[in-house]
Amino acid sequence: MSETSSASPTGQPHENGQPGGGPEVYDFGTIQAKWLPVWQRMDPFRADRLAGDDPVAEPDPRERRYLLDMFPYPSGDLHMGHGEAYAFGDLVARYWFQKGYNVLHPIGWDAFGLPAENAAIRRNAHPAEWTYANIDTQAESFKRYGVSFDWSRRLQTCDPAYYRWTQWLFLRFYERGLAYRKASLVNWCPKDQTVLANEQVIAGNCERCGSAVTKRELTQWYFKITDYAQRLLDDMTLLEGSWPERVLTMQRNWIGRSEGAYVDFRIEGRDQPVTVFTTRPDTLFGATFFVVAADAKLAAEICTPEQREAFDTYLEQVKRETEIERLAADRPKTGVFLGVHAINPVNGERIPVYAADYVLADYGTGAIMAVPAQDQRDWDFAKAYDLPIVRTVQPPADFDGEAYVGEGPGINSANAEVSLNGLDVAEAKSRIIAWLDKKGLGKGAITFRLRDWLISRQRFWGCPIPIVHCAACGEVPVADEQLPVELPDLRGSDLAPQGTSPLAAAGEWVNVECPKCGGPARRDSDTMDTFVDSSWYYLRYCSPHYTEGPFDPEAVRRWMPVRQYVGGVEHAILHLLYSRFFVKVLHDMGAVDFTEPFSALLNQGQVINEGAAMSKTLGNGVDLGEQLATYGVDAIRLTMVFAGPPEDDIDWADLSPAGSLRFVQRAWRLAGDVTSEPGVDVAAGDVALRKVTHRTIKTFTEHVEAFKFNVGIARLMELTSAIRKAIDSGCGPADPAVREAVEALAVMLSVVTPYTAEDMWERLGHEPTVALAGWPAYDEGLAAAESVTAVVQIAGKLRDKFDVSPDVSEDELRDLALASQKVQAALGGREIRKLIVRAPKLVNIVPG
RNA sequence: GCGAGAGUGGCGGAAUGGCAGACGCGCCGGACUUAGGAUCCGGUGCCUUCGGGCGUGAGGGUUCGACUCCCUUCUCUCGCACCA
Repeated sequence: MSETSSASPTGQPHENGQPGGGPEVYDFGTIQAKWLPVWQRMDPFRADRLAGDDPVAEPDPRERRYLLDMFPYPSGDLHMGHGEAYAFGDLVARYWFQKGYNVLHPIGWDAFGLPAENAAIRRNAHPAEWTYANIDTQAESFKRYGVSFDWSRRLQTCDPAYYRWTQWLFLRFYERGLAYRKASLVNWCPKDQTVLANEQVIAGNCERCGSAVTKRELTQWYFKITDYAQRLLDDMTLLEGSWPERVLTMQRNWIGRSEGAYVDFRIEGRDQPVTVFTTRPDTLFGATFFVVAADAKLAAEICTPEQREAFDTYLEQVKRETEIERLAADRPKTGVFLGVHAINPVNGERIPVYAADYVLADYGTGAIMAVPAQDQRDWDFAKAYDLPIVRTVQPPADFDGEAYVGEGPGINSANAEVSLNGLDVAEAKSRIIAWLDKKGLGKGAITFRLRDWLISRQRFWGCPIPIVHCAACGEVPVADEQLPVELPDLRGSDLAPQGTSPLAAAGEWVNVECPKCGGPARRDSDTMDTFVDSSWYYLRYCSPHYTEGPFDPEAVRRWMPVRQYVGGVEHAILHLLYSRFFVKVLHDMGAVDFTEPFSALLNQGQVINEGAAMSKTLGNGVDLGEQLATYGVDAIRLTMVFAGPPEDDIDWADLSPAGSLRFVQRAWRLAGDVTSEPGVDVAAGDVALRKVTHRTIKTFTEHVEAFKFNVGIARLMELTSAIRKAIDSGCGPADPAVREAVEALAVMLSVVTPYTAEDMWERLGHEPTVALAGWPAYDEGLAAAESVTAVVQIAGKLRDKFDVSPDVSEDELRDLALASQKVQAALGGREIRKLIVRAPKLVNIVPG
């Protein structure tokens, strides 16, 4: 990046500039080059800065606050999205520093992952080379961007010193039965040649490369997140109000709790009954056929020889379909009769059993009772295969749809022992569940959409799974003292996708003695999903150099939970759900004493350009480095933060970094105009300006607290204009109120535009760093308005306004309003029917 | 289809139920200038017969008073999507 003044629209000398703080040329390149090394020397953003060598024995006395930015993936240099996210996070962190909190604001890298492996194959190199080179680039960019990180806590998930503990945590999960292997149909990305978690399949495509995902039967490692489904759901009440509602909604939908019942159906010719799950047990009398997922084992098992050929043909057809085709809306229902019948347990009816692809093998039990009258999918299937339809819920008279899913009294629903007729849906449900339970035919049940988390990946650049497979002993965990199981030195073509992990081909690495029996054994050759690495990094930050465990329990107790988490909404279910799961497991292990990792979450919007996400194909990318070179760090940070509410997307084409640069220049020049000395008695200053200053401190603080940064900055702009006026045509540059105002402005600006603020601070005669100068206090008396504008409406329309004291009485205000010439004119002698007085702001007169 | 959110000037956006459009961009005018893509000052919702009238996607409602609350409707964005 070339930060030369020739490339930048920097200001020229301000002719009327007053002496006081050096030349009147604002050049961001010079200012950045001046302060960056000073800050690096000072290292002002260390957590526990005021603590002794042992922060537990001699603690930093200040209240602790943990601000966490989602750590970056080192895919190249920082981009515009990083610029925005870290500007918001840094604003909050710097505000906390100024307020005097002991702030933990760490940084690290989510450094395992596929892109490094692909780059290594292309360059015939080791993934670590590409990864660490990018990390160094990003670290330098972060420093130049002026982010208030505690660099002493930097971590990389690909460091053996980190992933040692990822493996250690895996073993603890394993001991608790929360990490297990099973064979099942899994999502397979044919391009990346690896399996994917359900969470990584987006609308049937690979989250990373976009390829259509297919299915494969494989034995893979899972984390038993389903054990925690209910708690993950319940604990969201703790996050209500401090997490974005849409993230909570997405997680609720993802967990997908369903209340209903399991019901057993006898299948003719089969000993064991088949259980189905239904949310509508009240409609059981309307079950007129039975459907098994075509790709479930049960379908093949119960199919009669007569139907075998038709079934095999159908199954082949289903398997050929991609996820995309499966998911297409309004696709006609297909299926095949399996030649057998099931018995409806409530009425003894023989109902035909079909295999179909609209029933999913991995949801519920992979089989359903079909109630066409009350379910549109079953209705469609019944119509296509000419199956009977029996209504068991009475639709309203005006109902003219097909399947009726609404409320209504039960009909056609009775046997010798139980009747649901006339009951509403809720009553009917509990009545039939009680009956099923009594007869041993079923029971009330809750199911979840959430599946166990598949963590195996057939990739090299990830955390090895610390398990050895022995023919005699089976799965044998690697002993804790043997950790980390380090990656071997594979590079280039060794890493090319072959459908199995590249590690499987590394003979020396993979062939080991069984830790238990000493016989020949093989290491597990898969690596863990990188989301495992990122599920606990925020804990590691609390004690990044700890060697006795993944984290020092005392450090975690002191810092956690994260007071404010900042990051993109793209992690709404993946990372955030997994991290919540991890903390609950750690809580159950007694390792932490809280149950939620992130008390508050801010999802910043995306930076887009010309109405679309930046992409190479659209050619609309905006390069952060170029923007910084043209406008400077402060102008770009200000532009990001001033653009609008943080959670909204911002379109770079709509914004004006040049305008932001103008503003920081205006503010900066004020510091050069101040002629009074530091420490001057501000109480003697111009009261009018002091009022503006104190009101601005008050409102800016409130806006920062409320994350309304754009509005807060508007107030700083107003303050800047007021100071300019005071200097040029008011109390003049020597008035103490001017110093008070500019000093407050510099400190407030330091949370957004740190370089400009630092330089202003020096020009005002202070030592660095402004970042720790302390948040300005405001005087309530000065901040309070001494007069407010009262408005007079007639029938809701504005007719007059005048200034009144904030504590004017209702009677006084009414009299003032009625005395107004304009009001009397507008009233035109009409009688007053009603008079509303809301002192001190408003009088509304309703004429007769 | 289900769920969540949003519709305000030319643009980004402000407004505890009480002055709609703060602040900024852009634009117009002025000052200073050899010059202005610098800086400073002023103006800028629409219409107007200069009295005022009309304005927050559309239509209703509650209220003395609605951008704000309620109902209906349209549009857009996001998420989920054959979940039984």
